[in-house]
Amino acid sequence: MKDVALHAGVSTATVSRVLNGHAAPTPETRERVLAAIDELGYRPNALARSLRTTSTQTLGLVISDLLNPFFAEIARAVEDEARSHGYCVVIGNADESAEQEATYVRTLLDRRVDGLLLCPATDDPSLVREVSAGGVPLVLLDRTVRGATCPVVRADGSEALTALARRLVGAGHTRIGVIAGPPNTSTGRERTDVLTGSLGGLAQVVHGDFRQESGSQAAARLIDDGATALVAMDNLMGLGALGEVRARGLQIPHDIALAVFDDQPWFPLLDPPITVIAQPTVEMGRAAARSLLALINGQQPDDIRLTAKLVLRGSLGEAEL
Amino acid sequence: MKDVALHAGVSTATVSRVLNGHAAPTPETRERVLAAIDELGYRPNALARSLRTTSTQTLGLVISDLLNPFFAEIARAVEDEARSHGYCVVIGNADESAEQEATYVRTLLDRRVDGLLLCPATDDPSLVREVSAGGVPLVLLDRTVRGATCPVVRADGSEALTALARRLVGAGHTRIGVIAGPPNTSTGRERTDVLTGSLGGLAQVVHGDFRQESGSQAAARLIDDGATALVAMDNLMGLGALGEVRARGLQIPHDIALAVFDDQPWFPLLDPPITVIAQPTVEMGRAAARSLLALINGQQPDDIRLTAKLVLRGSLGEAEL
DNA sequence: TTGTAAGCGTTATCAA
DNA sequence: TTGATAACGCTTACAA
Repeated sequence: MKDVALHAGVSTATVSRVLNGHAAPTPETRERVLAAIDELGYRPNALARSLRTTSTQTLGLVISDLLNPFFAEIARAVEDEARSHGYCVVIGNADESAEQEATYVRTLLDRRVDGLLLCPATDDPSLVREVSAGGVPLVLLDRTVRGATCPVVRADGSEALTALARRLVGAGHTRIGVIAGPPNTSTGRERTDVLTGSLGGLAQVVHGDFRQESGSQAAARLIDDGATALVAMDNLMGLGALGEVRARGLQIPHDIALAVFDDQPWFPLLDPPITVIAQPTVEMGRAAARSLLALINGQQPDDIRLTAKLVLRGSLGEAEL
Repeated sequence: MKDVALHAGVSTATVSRVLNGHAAPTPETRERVLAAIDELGYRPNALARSLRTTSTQTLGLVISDLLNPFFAEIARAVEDEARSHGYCVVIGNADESAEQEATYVRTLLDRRVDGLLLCPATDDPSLVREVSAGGVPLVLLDRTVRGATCPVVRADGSEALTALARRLVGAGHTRIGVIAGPPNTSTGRERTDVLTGSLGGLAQVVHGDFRQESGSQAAARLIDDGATALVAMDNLMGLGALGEVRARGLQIPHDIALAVFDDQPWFPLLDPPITVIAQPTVEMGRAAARSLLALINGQQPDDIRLTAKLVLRGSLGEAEL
């Protein structure tokens, strides 16, 4: 910057003003400064600027699992929305580990992100409290924590789940295996509660950890126990369940029915195509980013609940007629 | 930091020394400082530290498309490797757009990442030159650019592709549709060249853009032109091709054979399972991160070529026997 | 072992 | 309109 100033025959203050689009500088000096910048290939140091202004124009996003396409899509939506407001997003991948999540959150805070978007690994509120205590704007995404006091953006799958339950019961299933998420996550608990609630005594629940392998194992146990229908509470566990079903040579829907929470582009391509509960991922990501930006700007955004939709395809058998 | 110093009855220099694990401070003063830090909930400002030390302990990663599971997996591997060396990764998603790619690269450089990992959207070397001119350590990942002078980490699919070609020819296919990547990407060109080369005059090539939609369109054209086998040069285009095949009610492999570059967890679950050329994504990501770290440490890492492997499944028909 | 003080590259206040 | 200059929060000679 000093070099630029020297080159243009002005002070660094003037260079700064040109850079920040202040009204002050003469068109003529602005021209000279711009020329010098160009000639020297000067690029401002964002670190120094942020140190001075206490604003990084950066949002932190800590997601549960980058390899889960659901979160990848969310991440992309957040990024799009943020960019359209001049913000950049730093993504941290917690890998469904509370410990790694905490590490990332602290790293991001240390780098002074202007706000934080968090998909909490567990419903333990301590990390959220820590962030709030630091006064950093925070929005929870997809999952919430116990007694959360910050805005939450998530999907509501209750209607879709009860509709799904109706279908399954209507189709005559009496042993319905539920591959649930971890009970210490809000989505894991809520989805399962709603489904088992509307299923009455017909549900059998096995908890997984939102990953493929746990889906296979849960499916194996449930099939062994005589389940004639499987509902996986997230797409990765659904993938695992599907693998187990295939490995046993069972036919969907003849031998066993299957439905999965979260849609994926390849679900319609299976034979039969898989019935899913689709979440509005893109809208969730965008809404969360907007809420966070509002919070940063001193507003108090409300919680947002978008509705997930039941998409009936062939994997339920006659129920989908 | 001043507060901590005051609280502990020392100077900020001492606080800094404790923070950075210097040998100097007495166990006793160290204790006092640590206590003060704890009590005040102090966290050092990474921005200020970086400004002073000119090191951010951060790697930039600009990938072509976050929604492509291939890149998501790479991103995760990079992150894992980086973290194990005390580095943090900032991910930028170029969305297969050269413009957005450039924007991200510059943003990351402005934030003074210690090094940059780039999966270039095109083989235009200008952006790479710009980075190199800035003296920032740079490693290219998955794809290269024309006349690249920096280390490149990628997969070599030649053997797998020629083996695939042999299978297809051996199975009697005479019109083989190749759904190629963009000709202005190194992977797009090279893979296609190898395959068409070993296919002789039997290949028909349609270029896509590494996305699902383009895969469907390319497949449609190739099928209309009488192709009896389809090879998609990336998993997203493969997904699109599969959709088109299904939409037309064609049976794999009876009516048409299919092979895809990049494996995905759900490919084995299709009926028939899809034959793929699998890239060692995790190793690519880790190797790239290691190369970059080496470069940052003043070494001169070599280019790395890992080999992609042909995984025969049912989608080729009798060829896989 | 500890403290003082300069400096990292910016921006913002205040005079000129 | 422009230029000195202090300050942002940290690290690091250099002195003590």
